[in-house]
Amino acid sequence: MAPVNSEESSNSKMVMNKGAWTAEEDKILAEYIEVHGAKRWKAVAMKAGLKRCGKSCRLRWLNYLRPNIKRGNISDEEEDLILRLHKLLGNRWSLIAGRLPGRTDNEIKNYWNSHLSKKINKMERTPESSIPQESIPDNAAAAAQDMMEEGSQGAVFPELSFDADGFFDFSMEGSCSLEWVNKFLELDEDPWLADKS
DNA sequence: AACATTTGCAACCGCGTGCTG
DNA sequence: ACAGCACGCGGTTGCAAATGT
Repeated sequence: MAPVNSEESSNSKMVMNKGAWTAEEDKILAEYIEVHGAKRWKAVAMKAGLKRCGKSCRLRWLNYLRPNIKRGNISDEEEDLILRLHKLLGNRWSLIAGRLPGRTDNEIKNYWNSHLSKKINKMERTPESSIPQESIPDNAAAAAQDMMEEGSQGAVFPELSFDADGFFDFSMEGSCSLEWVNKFLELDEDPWLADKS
């Protein structure tokens, strides 16, 4: 994918690279951020000498270069959690990703669009194979509601009517993962951060 | 083997929000 | 109070790889 040239609105003279990042660009960006930190992306792009817009640098850092990024191999547990969180939150990928340490909103979104949405469609066409809709424990529903409010800074989602029934379906959980989900629901800080380093 | 189609994912774009002077 | 800037988010696009014919 050969980079093509474009212009950034804020700097019409500067010829910017677009398209796939090269290993050299990655190295420059990572080294710059290691020294100066990940903020003021426009300045990062300019001072690091990258012919990229700030947005592009931010995206590259967040989705690829950031430390502790997990890439690919989304586990069954993670997939299940994505499904549940999506059912609760809808397409709020950053919120969902925030509960999956090492995963980015872009990855979750891509995974959803390429894998899970098809899976869901398939399930809906064959209802007998879909996840059974059961009511959930009150504490789980409350915790999920709290999480939603916390994650959205208290925003109200009028289009989202929280469907407690069927959100956290424990019928498919083994005792181990049930414990994990309970832990997840009880804590503001995600237990994975401590457990899975 | 050659071509067409589909899939998966990295990256871009536009918009909304929050911060700062 | 306002304007400009920076950031973050979700939707969309474009392309390489994989798969099918």
